[in-house]
Amino acid sequence: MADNSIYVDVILPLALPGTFTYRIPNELASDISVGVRVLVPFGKRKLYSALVYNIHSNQPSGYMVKDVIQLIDDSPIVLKSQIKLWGWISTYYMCTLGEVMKAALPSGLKMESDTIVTAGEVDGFDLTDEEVTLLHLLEQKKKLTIQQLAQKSGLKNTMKVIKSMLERNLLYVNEEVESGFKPKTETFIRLSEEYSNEEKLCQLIDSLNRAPAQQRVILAIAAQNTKSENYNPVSISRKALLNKVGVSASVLKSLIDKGIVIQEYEAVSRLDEDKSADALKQPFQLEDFQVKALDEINEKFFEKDVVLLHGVTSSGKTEIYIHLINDAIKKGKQVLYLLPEIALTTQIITRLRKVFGNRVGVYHSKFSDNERVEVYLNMLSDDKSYDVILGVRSSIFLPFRKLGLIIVDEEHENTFKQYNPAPRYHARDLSVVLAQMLGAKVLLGTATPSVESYYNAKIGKYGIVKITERYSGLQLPNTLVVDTRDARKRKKMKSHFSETLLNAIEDALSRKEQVILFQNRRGYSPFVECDDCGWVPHCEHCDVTLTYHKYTNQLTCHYCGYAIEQPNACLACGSANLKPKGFGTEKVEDELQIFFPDAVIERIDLDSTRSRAAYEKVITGFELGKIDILVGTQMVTKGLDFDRVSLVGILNADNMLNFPDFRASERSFQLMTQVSGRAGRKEKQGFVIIQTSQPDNPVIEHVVKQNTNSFLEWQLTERNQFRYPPFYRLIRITLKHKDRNRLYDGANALTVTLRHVLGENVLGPEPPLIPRIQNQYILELLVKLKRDKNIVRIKEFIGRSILMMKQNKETASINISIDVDPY
DNA sequence: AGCACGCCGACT
DNA sequence: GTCGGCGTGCTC
Repeated sequence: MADNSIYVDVILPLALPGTFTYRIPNELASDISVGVRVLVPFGKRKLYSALVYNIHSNQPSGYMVKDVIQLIDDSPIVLKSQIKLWGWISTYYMCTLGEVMKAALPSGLKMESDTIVTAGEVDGFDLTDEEVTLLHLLEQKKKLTIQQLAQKSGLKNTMKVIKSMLERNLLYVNEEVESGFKPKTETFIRLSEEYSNEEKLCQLIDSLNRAPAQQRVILAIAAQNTKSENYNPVSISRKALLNKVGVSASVLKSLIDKGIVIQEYEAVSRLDEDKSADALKQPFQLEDFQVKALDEINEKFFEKDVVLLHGVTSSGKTEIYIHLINDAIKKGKQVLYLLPEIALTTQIITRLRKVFGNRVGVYHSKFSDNERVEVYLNMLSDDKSYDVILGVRSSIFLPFRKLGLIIVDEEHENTFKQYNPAPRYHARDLSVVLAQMLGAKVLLGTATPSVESYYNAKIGKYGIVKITERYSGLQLPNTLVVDTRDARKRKKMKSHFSETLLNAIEDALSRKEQVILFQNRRGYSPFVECDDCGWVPHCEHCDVTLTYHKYTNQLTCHYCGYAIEQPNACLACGSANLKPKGFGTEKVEDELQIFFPDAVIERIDLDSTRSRAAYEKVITGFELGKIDILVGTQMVTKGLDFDRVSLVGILNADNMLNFPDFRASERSFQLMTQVSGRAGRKEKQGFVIIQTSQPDNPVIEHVVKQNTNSFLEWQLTERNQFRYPPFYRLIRITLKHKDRNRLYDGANALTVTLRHVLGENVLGPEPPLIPRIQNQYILELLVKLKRDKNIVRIKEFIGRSILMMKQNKETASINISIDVDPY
């Protein structure tokens, strides 16, 4: 049978392998193109907006092909280059295209079947009973989701009925929901055309003699009009108008009712644009050493696509970026500026906006989804697009049309790596891939290069530019290590503070200087213990001790959120000697207040700054000098520049040094170096105190010496010796199941299968540090592969092996996730 | 991933 | 007798 139909392979936003094929009804065929969304039925009763991946005329066999219901877009919302990147991600990171789609599109562009249905024109149709039922339901309630309709009607085949009704336009899928995106509107007021000449206007004003409030409103609108040359009725924002005239809304209402003024709605941008900053201003003047670095970068870009900029803290890397961005824009190119975290954006947005005005688009997850959709759609349009996108890792998925440069700031940060859910991608690594696809350059900036990037520069894959000088001759801080074990022996420790540290804080405070204290653990204490029987409360659902939070007087699990009230007595023996052990930021803050009762102490961690506002309040307070001591977790290390900090204390370097992970040394070094960089100010050297029980640890020694290169070289030899990246590639396979035995059997079976081909390259299975989370037992397998091995074929093999597990009844229910290049 | 289908235990 | 538990299989 001849078949002239057009078919499309589409990506569904689901974790399902491959694409799905649908037929395009003839009347839609002319408008279809790759990258547009289509509304498709999926399964018995679900509708999805799927993305067209491929168009062809090969009728699939083996199953009944369904029809595309409608096209959602006139033109592609995903560019070919993006789809290519998606494909790369799905093979490299071993995930489905649907998972990539989920990560890549703001959810406003992904419609699911909470889709709202409304009734259309029903006259002149013969309706079946089922159809009448649905329409009746829609009469009672104008809008219903497909799910609600299915429930309320009780029909088995709601989806089918809806589908056939959609085809005859008896029903509509709501426009709003189709895109999920509602443009924000603002109400504008203008004079009716009737009063477009002076004479009529005067008459009107006279006629309102007895309504002075209305008169004033008219005058205010008219005043607006005279400003414009031709007499086009100029609109004024309703809010602004009411404010200006100072009358109530009812006054305006009566004018609207009389038809004198007209109220209109206009879509406005949610993105706060600094309208005054439209013009491109000149970037700041660079200091000599910065100019030199800038020239070097440009030089290196001639031969290399990626350049690593290794500049010590406070060497003014941002200013160099701004110059590079400026150059790229002048060449008509776009720039993507990637940052590890939203927290960092505030300071940098301000800085960029000063130079580039509203040519800067900002994209991060703390934006509402509508705002993200707006940025995304703006980028697709020719006139509203941006020259610079400032964003976190997911901005790598935006539709760039003329990308020239990607800047990855704080390149070493692990927040560039997505952990959960899939795709577990690394935005820094993807930058390099994307740039290669689009012919753009990449600049990786950091004060503490990752071992990987350092290695890539060393073998000549990347260019490297170094800055050793600090801004305005700033000196690097002086670092002192305090041996806590020794100090404790000599009774020189007060609680968790060494005398040395307490004295230094005292000194700094007396000079009105600020202090940052770093403790890499939140809460009050990581566990409580009964002094009499040794009982320690654990989480019900996870194999972890509960962390004591004094502020809430609760014991909390940091993995699943489980919390109980702090018991008054030991739940095992009834003793009242239940004592908090170890210490977190909360306890530091608490005890510090006892030592320094007059100091203003604030804490920055996940608990104290859940909201962005709270975070910013503390940061601003610290900037303004209202806070003397800032206690915090990692959050304090992140790229904030404060002017009055003279002392930085690292309270306990041990727990990060001892973390069982091959990156522990690297991470500790970066953390300590970055936090140390916060110390010091103009013409005064800063001071760093590190408390540790292992002062001889090589990481500590390198931090003290402030020799990043020797640290990295040492790390390279270690990594080589113990077969870790960058010499080996890692693939971590995590298996989870609530039945411990089933999990162990499954994991062993998988290991056997993998060893068959990969032999000793497969490590494990081993339970991770926390072997049970939320009632799920966990086992991990690690595949270590020498860099030159054919990784593509090995990944295919691993993929097949896992698929086999899914097909086997015994192991099918085991949850398996794969992390390529785990962090 | 959902979600329906289907087969077993505790209730009106 | 039914409601609802979650194991199993499928989705173009």
